[in-house]
Amino acid sequence: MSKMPTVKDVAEYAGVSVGTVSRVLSGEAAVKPLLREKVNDAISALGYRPNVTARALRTSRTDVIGLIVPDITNPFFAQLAASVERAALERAHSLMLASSHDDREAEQSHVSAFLHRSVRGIIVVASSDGSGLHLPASVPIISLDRRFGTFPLVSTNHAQAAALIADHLYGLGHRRITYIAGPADTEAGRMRKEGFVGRMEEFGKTGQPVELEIAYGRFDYESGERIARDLLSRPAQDRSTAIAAASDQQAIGALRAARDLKIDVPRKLSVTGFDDISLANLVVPRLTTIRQPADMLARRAVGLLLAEPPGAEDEMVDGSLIVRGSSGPCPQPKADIAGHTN
Amino acid sequence: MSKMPTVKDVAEYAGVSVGTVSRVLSGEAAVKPLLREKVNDAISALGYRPNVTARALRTSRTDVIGLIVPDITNPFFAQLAASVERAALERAHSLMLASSHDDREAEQSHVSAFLHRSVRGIIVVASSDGSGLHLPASVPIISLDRRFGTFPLVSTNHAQAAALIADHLYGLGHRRITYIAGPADTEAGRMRKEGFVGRMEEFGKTGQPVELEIAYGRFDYESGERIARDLLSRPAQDRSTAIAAASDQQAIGALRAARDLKIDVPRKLSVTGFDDISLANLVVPRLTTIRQPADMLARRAVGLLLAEPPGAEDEMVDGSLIVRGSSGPCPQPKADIAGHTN
DNA sequence: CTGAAAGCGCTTACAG
DNA sequence: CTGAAAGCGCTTACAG
Repeated sequence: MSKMPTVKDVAEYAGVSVGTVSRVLSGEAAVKPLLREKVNDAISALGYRPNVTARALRTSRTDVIGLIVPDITNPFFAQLAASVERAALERAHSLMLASSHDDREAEQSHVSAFLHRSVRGIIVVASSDGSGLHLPASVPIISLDRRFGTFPLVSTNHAQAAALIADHLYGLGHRRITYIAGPADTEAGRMRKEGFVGRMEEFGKTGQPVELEIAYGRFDYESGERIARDLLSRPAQDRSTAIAAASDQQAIGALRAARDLKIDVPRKLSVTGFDDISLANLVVPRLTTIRQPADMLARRAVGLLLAEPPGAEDEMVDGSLIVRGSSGPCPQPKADIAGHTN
Repeated sequence: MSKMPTVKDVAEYAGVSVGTVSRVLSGEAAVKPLLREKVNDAISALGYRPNVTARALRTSRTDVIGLIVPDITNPFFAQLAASVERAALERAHSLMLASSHDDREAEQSHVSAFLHRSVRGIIVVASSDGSGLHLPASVPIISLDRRFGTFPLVSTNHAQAAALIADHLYGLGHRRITYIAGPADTEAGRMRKEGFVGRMEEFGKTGQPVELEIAYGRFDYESGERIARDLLSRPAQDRSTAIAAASDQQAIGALRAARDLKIDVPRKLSVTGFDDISLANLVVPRLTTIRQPADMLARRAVGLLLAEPPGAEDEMVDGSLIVRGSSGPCPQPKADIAGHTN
């Protein structure tokens, strides 16, 4: 490691100029087969690997992709980060990671830090809508999952996916439903809510009306638990028979509240989530939810970033409904009376 | 961004040489106050920021810390990564992240990729013991949580912490205990087991003997669930009254198995974990576990890495016992008969 | 204490 | 198609 061979060493060994070495390295320029071979022999004989820093200084371009997430500790973002790393690796790029902690200033400063080390491009899962609005982007920037400024967004089709949940709950007979929304200042939060509410309104017109209650929270466990606890403290006849949450974490919080209040899920209450984090399949009961195809999202984001010219169009990927044990038929009024009350 | 000012611009603006600019930048060399002030004025007037790439090329040293974890999707590693990022940021360094997926080759290749981009240092949470043995380290390497090769390790005192769990369960009256161990090819797995078993053997000598059953698995949910399911399928009188797991994930898997088999935790069975991932406080019942001080571990690892000369000694941090609802007094034989059997 | 100059390892017009 | 040379933006002996 202490004395790495350089282009100069390779050139000498191969008996050519450094320019020629560089040309075979790039693969672009035309080089006579004989020389190319000599150079390649020299490269493997010497175990030469190009110095990325020198290359970066010269071209002001690196093979590093910067990723900013609100919080790597959030299981969905962790999954997204893992997928982005894999996708980057597939395309011979490395990953630089930063957390914004849902703070716009931190987010901004991470972006400029990345810009400043001339990363190849930046993928950001925005902390909130307004963030990143006026950025002089010297490298491509792609929004992932949550829109960052006006940069192209790769995300699940939140509205379509949320409508899948609406269909599912309606199909099970639920007519009184609480929707736990995500923050209204995130596009994901709004789109999921609109998709869900919109579909329910359609049902109201074409089928049986649905009584919808909407509560707003953050995407985390605590919000879900708190909101569900409020709701479930009411007598059974005064509350919804289903809770649709905007995130798995909220839904898991709701599950916990139900458990604490001894309300049987799914027999007295259905609960659904959104994301399909790995935990969703481990809670009791296992959570009905929407699977977001993290690998595909990541691959597309990296694809847009690396494309020439970089992609400028949004890309939507469909989510899919995963039915598990936390959702079931709407409880019958009779059963309600027979069942234990609280 | 397109035209960043350089040392040359600053030098011209301040009426000094680039060497002088560089000297005030470094802060090390002595520069006359007057010139220093002129340079600083020029820097702020121009909004100059040094080009990290050029600096790296010249000094073959960057302000990037490379972190390799087995799997960022594992909540404990995510927590560790978040803490390392924070600690790095505190010391004005950035984080490059790579996942080994518990594969030694991938781990190795990430290390050399990092070495190759002359990171400031590398922190690795090893995939397994043997990994990283013979590395010509041109930059400091620190093992975090799990030993990588022979590099200095910063970790929780696994043995001490595991003994805390042993004390706790013994104190609750349990005399028949199953220990779910982590992989024997990880130091963490072995140390935790030894700490636990060692303490139990002490009890055997000084107090009442403990009947100990040991099962080996990986650190994940599935291992815990599978092993617990096997154990709990036996009639109550033929099985342990407590399960101590080597990780929270295993413990949560065990909780799920108990739930499926309708075995009441903690009244019929106590379950304990290790790590205190955020989920530990959300499962039902909440998990008794060992808290690993991720922030402190991270800060120390970064500290060793950045020290001059880099730290060469292992550092141990004590874990602490967090008692929650998943552990309770050993069930009395009478209660066993009265309770529901399976 | 300061300036002029070399050099880190590449890439890329510029000639030929 | 290939070589010689300039230059990316810094830092650091080397003189003075």
